[in-house]
Amino acid sequence: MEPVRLLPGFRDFYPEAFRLRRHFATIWRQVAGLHGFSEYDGPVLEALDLFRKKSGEEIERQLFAFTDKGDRAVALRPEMTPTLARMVAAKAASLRRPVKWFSIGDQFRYERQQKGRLRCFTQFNADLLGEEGPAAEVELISLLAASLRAFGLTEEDFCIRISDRTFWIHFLETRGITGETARGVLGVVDKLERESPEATRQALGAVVGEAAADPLLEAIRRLVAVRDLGELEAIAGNGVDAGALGAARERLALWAELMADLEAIGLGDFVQVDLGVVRGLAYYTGFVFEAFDRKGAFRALAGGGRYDGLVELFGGPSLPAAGFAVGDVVLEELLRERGKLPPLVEAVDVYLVVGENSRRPALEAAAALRAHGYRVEYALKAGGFGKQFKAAAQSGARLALTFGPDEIARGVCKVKDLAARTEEEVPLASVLTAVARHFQA
RNA sequence: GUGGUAGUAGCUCAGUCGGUUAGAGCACCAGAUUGUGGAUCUGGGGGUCGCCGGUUCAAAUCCGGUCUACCACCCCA
Repeated sequence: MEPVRLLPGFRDFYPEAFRLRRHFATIWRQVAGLHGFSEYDGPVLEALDLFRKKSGEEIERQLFAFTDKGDRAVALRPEMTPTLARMVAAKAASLRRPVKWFSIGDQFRYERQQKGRLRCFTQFNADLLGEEGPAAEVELISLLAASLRAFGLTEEDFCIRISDRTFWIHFLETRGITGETARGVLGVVDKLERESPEATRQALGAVVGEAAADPLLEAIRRLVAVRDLGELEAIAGNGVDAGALGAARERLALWAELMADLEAIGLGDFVQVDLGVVRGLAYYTGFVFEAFDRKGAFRALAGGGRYDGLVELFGGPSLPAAGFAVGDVVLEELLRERGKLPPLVEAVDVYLVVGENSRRPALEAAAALRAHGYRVEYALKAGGFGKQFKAAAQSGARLALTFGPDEIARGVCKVKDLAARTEEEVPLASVLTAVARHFQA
């Protein structure tokens, strides 16, 4: 028989790997709870239209899409936001605001896999809806930082770079660049870090024309080099369109509020103004942010931003919204590289060593101990005591309880502290209290 | 979807001027040890050398294709 292989880009989670998966989920639930977010989930399979609606038809190439037996065009979800937007849109009238929801779930993308990117991965998503001001971003960035710091990552390890699509739009307007051309320019900005200066210049020339390219490129380079608000203000002042200039200045007031709040909650060393972050998504409408490894060796750890139009797009009221997602794949790579993966061991509390004709009393004890919440394991097959003690040691149990013919005949069992290597005899009737005594200490 | 590199045991790998029955370490199982420990020693299971085809008396080894993985591009919600 030919073995059936794992699908490309998918993973098996053997117990050891699953422990890490569970660890991620535990930490994310914990920090989300600390921020007052409620957990939700939606279906893994959705109507294809849900994703087309948001991202356009060209996105289909990256979708696990197919026709089901009822002739419906469906797709595995590539991200959580459309599902969230649909759910919120359907109940928006009755939801208490702000809506603060999070989810932990698998996402699917039909892409060639590579470092940090698989076809099925787990995302922690958090969204805050109903708040139009930067207070939403503050709360979300606070949660994002917490969801990384909880793994032991510090300001030495990661940084959250914050940008602003609205500022970019206004800035380009001051230079008479709007609409499709503006989008094209942002596409060039997005690639600025990765492309050679010549390629960038050429791409920009193709978008805005040769005459405008050089001065614009100069201005863009100054903008993306900005790391604090003062510089931003100075650069924003050099425009020709007075109306756009005013709009850009209004954004700066929101920036000031955002950064001051982040400073106040202790994230000053974790966040950075960086207009080089654009994010590909067309639906982002305001502040956008990405969490990066400080050393720049990995893909983005997380990304998010404001998407004020999306709930309305899904048939709901006009509802301001922002959110972010953290993926498990890059995070695991980073934690592994930094030696921050915790030793995740699964250990029982008590291991029963069972001798000849002693199975029943041992089973009774196991049942009683389990009923009291102790994790109990014992050898399923009778074997030598040496072998059973070896198994007891490997099980990670704190105690080994010996049930042999000698003990049973005398109405006792032996309780051994495996770490201290000390052993005592206790009457069968008081096994529970003897075990309890060891676990109290 | 495009390009580059690679594929030998569960894992890490050795093994090519083409030549007997393909190896080691780790892991797993058993025995030494039928009543007390993660050690040690001995033994064992586990491979159609990714798959298919070609060249050859003979292929893990050379050639072609294919699949998969890794890296990069496209994309990155």
